[in-house]
Amino acid sequence: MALSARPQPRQRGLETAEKVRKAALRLFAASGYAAVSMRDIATQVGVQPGALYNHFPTKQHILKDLMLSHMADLLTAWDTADFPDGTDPIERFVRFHIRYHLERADEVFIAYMELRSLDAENFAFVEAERRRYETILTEILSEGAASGRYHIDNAKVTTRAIIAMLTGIPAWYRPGGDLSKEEIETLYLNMVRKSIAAETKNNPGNPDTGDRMA
Amino acid sequence: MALSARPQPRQRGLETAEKVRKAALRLFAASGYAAVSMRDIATQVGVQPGALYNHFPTKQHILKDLMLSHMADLLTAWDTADFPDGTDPIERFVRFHIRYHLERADEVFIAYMELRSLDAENFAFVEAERRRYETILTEILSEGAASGRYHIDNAKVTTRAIIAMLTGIPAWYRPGGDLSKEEIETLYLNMVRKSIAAETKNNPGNPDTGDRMA
DNA sequence: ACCATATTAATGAACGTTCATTCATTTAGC
DNA sequence: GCTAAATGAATGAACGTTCATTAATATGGT
Repeated sequence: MALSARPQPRQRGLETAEKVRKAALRLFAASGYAAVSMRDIATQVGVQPGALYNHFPTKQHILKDLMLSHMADLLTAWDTADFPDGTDPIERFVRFHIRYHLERADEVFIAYMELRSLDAENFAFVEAERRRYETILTEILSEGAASGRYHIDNAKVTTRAIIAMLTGIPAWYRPGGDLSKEEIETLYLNMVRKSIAAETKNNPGNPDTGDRMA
Repeated sequence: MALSARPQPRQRGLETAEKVRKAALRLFAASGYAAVSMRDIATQVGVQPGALYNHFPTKQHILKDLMLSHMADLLTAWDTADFPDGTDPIERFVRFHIRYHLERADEVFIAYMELRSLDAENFAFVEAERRRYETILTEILSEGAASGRYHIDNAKVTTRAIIAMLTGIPAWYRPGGDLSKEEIETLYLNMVRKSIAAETKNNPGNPDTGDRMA
């Protein structure tokens, strides 16, 4: 069988496939996967509904494309993030996480909210990627605890607590609001640092307070 | 206009309206409002779709009912929560929040995820209720900071950070998992206490670390 | 440089299905 | 027999997807 030359994409302006991704991203983030129709997406792209199927075989494939590329981007961005020498690992992680999640708010929102709209195979894959990301922080915490710089009762739980705290920021942050991104980073970094601090005058040794609710 | 006697509901077993609420709650939490059909709800209730309209005028009204009663329940539960004398306010809030959110995971999940599925009026109402709830914690933090027991840079941001941290628990907690609810409460209470502690040996005075990302 | 051809993408109409909702009628308790 | 609730069938609209056709582009031969 002879090899046939691959024809180039037409590439006038933004490719339609990319427009579809952008439109779907915005619409899914605003209204949710199930509430967005292929007609809605087509309208945003400026094309008839049938044309979408030249680029994605189903609506589900659009969602899968957005979520898988988001997870890959997140992990790649961490691997290639550049910080000044001497920046400690916690600061790196906190600043990176906040910046990435504020810059890619729609992607992050969809990756969290639409997990249940993914079919089983892709769901499992995205969850595994998320665990890889969480493990980055867990290892930072574990190493800091082993060296005595931090006091951490449970590195996995602390990981989830910190990530949940940071991931909540895009839900209320608005550009032009009271706080700049830099101020937010500083506030959260301080809270995170304190929450894992080796010792606290108010809380020497983290006494187990037990369960005293009536 | 004469007052007519209110006929009693038939009350054989669970009322249908209550069954509808329970079924919708479970289905909305599992699949999302937009992905659940009135037929799905009717099937769960064990009734024909048309029968639902004897109890709720539209699908949107079912969601509104669930969300408004959840917010009312949350605030009432806080007002009537009973703790031993001497339990400090932070401990009260952290334990209350965790317990309520683990016991009513579906309601909490829907109240967060389906805000965007509410029409404008009900959206505004739920948001206002949410702010009322957040204010409870903000005032605890502000008073503690004013008295010197806590060091807090920004009470509103700290409120959101703590609530996001705690609200993340139901996303991973599973009964019978590694940690009991009591252990989880203790872990999170310790982290919260440290994060608002007046002083930390590692972090004297919360130095502003500035912005040093490349 | 040019035409013929192969290839890609868009159209516009249609497919069958499912949606929320309505309603005349039947059923069952007071 | 009155009243509230359930049925079962129907409504029109919207859904994801398909497809024959048309338009537009790049490639290969000359």
